[in-house]
Amino acid sequence: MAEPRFQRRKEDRPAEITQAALAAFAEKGYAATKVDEVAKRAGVSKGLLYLYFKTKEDLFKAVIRSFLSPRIDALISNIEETDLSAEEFLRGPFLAFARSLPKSPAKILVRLMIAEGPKHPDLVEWYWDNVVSRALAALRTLIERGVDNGEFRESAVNEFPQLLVTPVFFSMIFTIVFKQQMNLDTDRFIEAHMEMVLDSIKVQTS
Amino acid sequence: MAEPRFQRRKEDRPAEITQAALAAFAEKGYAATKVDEVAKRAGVSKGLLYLYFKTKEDLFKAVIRSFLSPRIDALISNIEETDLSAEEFLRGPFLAFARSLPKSPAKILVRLMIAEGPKHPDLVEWYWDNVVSRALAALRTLIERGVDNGEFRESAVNEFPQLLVTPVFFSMIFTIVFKQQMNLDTDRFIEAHMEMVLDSIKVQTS
DNA sequence: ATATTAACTGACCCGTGAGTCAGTAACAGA
DNA sequence: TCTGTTACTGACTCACGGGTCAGTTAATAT
Repeated sequence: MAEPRFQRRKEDRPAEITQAALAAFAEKGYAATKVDEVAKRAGVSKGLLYLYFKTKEDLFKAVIRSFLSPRIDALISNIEETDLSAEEFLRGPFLAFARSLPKSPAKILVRLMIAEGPKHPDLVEWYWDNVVSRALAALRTLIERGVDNGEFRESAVNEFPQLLVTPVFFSMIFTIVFKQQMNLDTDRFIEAHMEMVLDSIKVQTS
Repeated sequence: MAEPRFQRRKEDRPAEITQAALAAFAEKGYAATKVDEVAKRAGVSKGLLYLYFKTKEDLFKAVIRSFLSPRIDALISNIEETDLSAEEFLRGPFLAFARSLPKSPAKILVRLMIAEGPKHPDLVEWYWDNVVSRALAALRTLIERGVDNGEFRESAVNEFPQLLVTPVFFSMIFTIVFKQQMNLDTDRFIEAHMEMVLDSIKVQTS
């Protein structure tokens, strides 16, 4: 009858559980997701889950960290190592990344951070240090490179690189909340915004 | 003696409870707020609260509706009745309104809608019909008036009036989540964005 | 084969908080 | 002052879900 009831796979469990949790949180939000449900999705008992994660909150933090770290690293090293001009980078890889976000699971994390952040100050701090401030710094570097090259003029975007990403957040939020109602073409929306920004910061060469 | 233990004030109770609930939700979010706590803040027993609101969810919906309706009406009639030019209106009343939002309790509602919206589809629908789509329509009218006046050229903003408000949402969200870390000057941020938009849609008159 | 280890299970415990309801007291009318 | 109505109270119930732990089974060592 063999067919062992379970296998021992110490190495893979955390990642499997973390992934199952992301899917569950995405559907129901944090508070409404039962630990039992996460365990079931991961094909594991509740008891085992508690062997790898001390509490439900602990699991929540692990989910966010495991998902974000690799992606943000990729974007930043992309900016640092590119040999494209600033404008080419913005129109190319950056725009592609920006347009992909509202369609990716990343938007789930944004929702979770907004909804649950205030209850987890240490997670917010980590998120700020490891994601937001690094991303902002990289963007600022990119803009400054453009200014040094003579592509861009000095502008508010130097001080507020956030101006580059506002429509991305807007799209993510409205896609989450108004899935049913809204039919915003996020690709063209984000493109139009980029056009506007470049229009306003490019040095005229007519 | 005398000093009656309570007064009967059927008329005022709903509004008082609704207000107490908004304050409580603002601090802890919906799920973490106990009905008992809301009742206490309103100076009322839990039983009475359940006389006016059938369930906690019912209370939640009432909170959102009661807060938003008056404000959105004010903004829209403002746009419809102004005799300022489009640019003057954008630089004046609209900018003032936009800058005030990240500092007002309105941002709490944004957080609540993002966090709880997916669980309350009928509320989202109401919100879309009574707030979002009306506001977008009003903005579109304003921009079109500018085009008809010869102030603005046709542009992506005609199709996407959302481009006018992206930094407002961005500011609200980042203020909520990164209260501690971030020190973004939201006023100047929103102003800079407005400058950029006007720059890009104004007909040159040099 | 047998013993040992530790990954894993799932029934159970127990605090919590939404919702109820039998009773109480404020106010109105006579 | 008495009586009826109903706004209001707060102790109670009960479902729910986070967290535990005694026992089980797969894998490994001897």
